[in-house]
Amino acid sequence: MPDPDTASSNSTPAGEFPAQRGNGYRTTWCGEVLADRVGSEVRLAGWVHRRRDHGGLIFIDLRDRTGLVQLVFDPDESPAEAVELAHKLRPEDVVSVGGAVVDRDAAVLNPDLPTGAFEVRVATAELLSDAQTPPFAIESWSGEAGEETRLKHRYLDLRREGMRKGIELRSRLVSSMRSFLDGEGYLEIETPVLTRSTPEGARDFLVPARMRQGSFYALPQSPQLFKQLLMVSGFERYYQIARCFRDEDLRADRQPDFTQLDIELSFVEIEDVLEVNERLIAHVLAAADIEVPLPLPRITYAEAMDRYGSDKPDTRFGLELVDLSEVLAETEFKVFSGTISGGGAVKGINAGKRELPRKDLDGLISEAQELGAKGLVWAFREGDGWRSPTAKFLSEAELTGLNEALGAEEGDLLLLVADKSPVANEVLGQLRRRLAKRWGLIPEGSHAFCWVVDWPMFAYSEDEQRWNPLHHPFTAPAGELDDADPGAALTQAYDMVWNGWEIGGGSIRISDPVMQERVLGLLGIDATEAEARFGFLLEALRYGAPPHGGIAYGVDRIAALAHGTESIRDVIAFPKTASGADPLTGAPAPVDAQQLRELGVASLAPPKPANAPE
RNA sequence: GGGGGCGUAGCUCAGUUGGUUAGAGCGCCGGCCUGUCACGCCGGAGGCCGCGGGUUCGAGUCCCGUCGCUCCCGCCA
Repeated sequence: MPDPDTASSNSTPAGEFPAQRGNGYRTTWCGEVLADRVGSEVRLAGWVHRRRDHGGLIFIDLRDRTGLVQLVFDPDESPAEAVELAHKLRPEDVVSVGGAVVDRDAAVLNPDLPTGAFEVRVATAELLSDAQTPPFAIESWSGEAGEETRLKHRYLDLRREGMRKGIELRSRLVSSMRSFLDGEGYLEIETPVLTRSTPEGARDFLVPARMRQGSFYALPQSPQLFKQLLMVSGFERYYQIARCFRDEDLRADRQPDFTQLDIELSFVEIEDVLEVNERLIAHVLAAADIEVPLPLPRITYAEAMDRYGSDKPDTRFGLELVDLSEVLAETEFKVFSGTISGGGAVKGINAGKRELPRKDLDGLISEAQELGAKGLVWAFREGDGWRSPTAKFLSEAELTGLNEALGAEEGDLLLLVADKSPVANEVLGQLRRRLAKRWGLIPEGSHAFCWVVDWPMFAYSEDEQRWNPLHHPFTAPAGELDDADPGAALTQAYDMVWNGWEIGGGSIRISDPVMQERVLGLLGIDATEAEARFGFLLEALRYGAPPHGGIAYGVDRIAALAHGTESIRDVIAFPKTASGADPLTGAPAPVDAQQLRELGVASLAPPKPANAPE
């Protein structure tokens, strides 16, 4: 048996709702109108979902959070006022009705509704709130309203079953996060929302400080430094469902404010952190009826890039990348041999048995080029060789070797990219994901989890001509750190990946102040700057810091994946559009000049209204 | 910042090589209808074709600009 708090499934049985004290509005939830109520008098309250007016007999589906139930207004039994009201009721009107629960005749059962074998014969009805016609149908069976319309009237959008289920699921997930961590002795501790800019790498949202003009608070990109300080404080095990902020461009899986499950623990090695987090995610996803087989597979960063062309590999399907450089090292074909001798690689994927017209193959080439490749070689295995424009440049032995390396069988489509390794990986990795989706290679309802481990400590930025941390600069190195060769350094960092989404990431932190300063130095942050920006952390580390580490999960992403949607906006009650606006409230919006003066930012030119004449 | 897609009735969309009065489904309004459950039938209203400019005898359609939505890259755990 699952834990009590995870036992509820996606179709929340109405019986699990706490009984509301019977009052003048309601004695019973709509979803509770089941066999055990037959013969009893109930009072229900909710929204008119649909009305079927037969002139005499009127049926109304009444909706509350627990579901739908059919009301019957029968001129032969119901009082005339009630029938008259029923004639006038329209979708989304709010009503309270009283009546008797009865079995439906066998001929008119509705198998699509949990309450479909029963109905309420209405004796009294009261209109509590008259609804305007909604701008879009709450139940949309033909097409869905555009996202901006939905967001502008989000309170209506949230009445829709899919949205309600998503929000309910999210609540259950968060609840089971808390119950698991509470049970493991973690303390939920809040950290400031008005704080100082922390060096996560993203742009900060800033808040002008009225009492110290010219200075600014920053909204946290994560509670990273605070949770490390809490470890220094000796709380040992901390978590927080934390709202975080990043002023960067949005995506389907990114919002400017988002929710993180933030965890940190002390006196732990990397294995301790991975172990507890595996149990955590399995416990949490049980609330969504998703089974997580443990232990989670682990894949190194290098292997993920090599085999999947991604640091967040989707392991639900094959199409793995194969390094063909060895087979082709001696080839006469300059495009391949030149790339290999220049330090690059030729990589390929076996896309499986597939007939594609020339037009589609050309399309794949353009796609690869848009992704940054110089070109794409396509081929179909035919006999011992290839049917491909490139076949004539390759020897029989090379073709045989390629077919073997790619495991190609008769008719299989092979796609090859020759480029610098990172480019070849990136392009094929992207292609791999797109093709899997396009061709339906991902089994419906399948889930794949893994850890990505052994992350490099730094990535060299050609643009900035310097080393940047791949995680954040408080990530502990694995083993010795060679200052002369930062590129070789690995870290004790880990990402949890679910179906190709990064849902969590963390690390063992640097708890030694000397090591912390060294790492900052490698990042080009000298002692003075380090002291200025996060001297408080360095100082704290000098007062006896326990070895510690932790993780942060994207709660929105977990909820979206568990709900089976591709956009986190579907599991956020009031999200923002791709341009960071909220069509409901109109945020962001101009403020009074007076407010700006008080904050000491009055010199900011008032924004020109949209569509203002030049 | 860059690229792709989109913007026509309240909603979802169609609208031919530029050509008369811009259509459909749903919704809405009115009428009829006593076992429906996406009830059914009859009738009706409803349009700044995102906005601005241009080409043309004529623009929903072509061109330029602009705004917004969306997906992706850059950026970002």
